[in-house]
Amino acid sequence: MGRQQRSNLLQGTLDLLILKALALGELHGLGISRRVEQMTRGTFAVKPGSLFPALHRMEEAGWLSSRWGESENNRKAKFYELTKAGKAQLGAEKSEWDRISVAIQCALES
Amino acid sequence: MGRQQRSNLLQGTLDLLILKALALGELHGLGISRRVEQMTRGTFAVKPGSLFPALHRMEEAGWLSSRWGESENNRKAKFYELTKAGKAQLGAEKSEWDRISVAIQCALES
DNA sequence: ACGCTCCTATCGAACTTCTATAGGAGCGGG
DNA sequence: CCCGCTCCTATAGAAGTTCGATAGGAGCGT
Repeated sequence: MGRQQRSNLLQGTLDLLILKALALGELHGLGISRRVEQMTRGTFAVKPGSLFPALHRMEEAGWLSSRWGESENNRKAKFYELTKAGKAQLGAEKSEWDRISVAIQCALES
Repeated sequence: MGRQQRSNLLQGTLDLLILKALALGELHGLGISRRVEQMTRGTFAVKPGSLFPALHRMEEAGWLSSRWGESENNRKAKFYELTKAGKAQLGAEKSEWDRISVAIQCALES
């Protein structure tokens, strides 16, 4: 019943935030989720049901590589890291965000 | 085959732009489309296949009211206007945009 | 009469994100 | 030692948005 993405992120923004979260170094899934929340000062919460499909999709696309390891709490965890293509993608999505953000700001001010 | 919204707008932004376009006065469908393109300096093009469903949806929601009239070119056209609820919605979506935009900017700068 | 532009409209495809659900494995308290 | 809690990954199903393609009517100029 109703409302799904409106309550949370702007669609198309998830990839950008994940890429950015990984720009500082590898992280496991929930770690990414936490860092995104941190980076956006609590504005965006990435839920598991959004996160994992996104990670698989992005790995498929060649932007991420993963390895199994152990978390800080001795749990089995999958660590993700940006590939070279992933860094390029981050750059591209940043530019795209700027372009869009500027256009909308401009529209709202007129 | 591929690509649909990625090539154009950020999802969730269409309503905001339409509301803003109508803030200056009533317009018919294609007029809205043109004004959005203008306001965003050509960054966003709202295609008919996106526009009309959106207009119907927003009228259904009570944000818009419509009347049949004649365009500047003597064509039959449906003119849309913001209702009181529509103006309120515009305000809400503006705030929401700011909130989101600030959060992402903040994430990208860190 | 013909084609072009203007204007509205709908359908089906594609994609994203959400809620809900599931389960394994370490860890601490009783 | 067992039970429940947290951590971690994962999938299925639903909902909603936007896009491309397509359609058609009506005015206008040639």
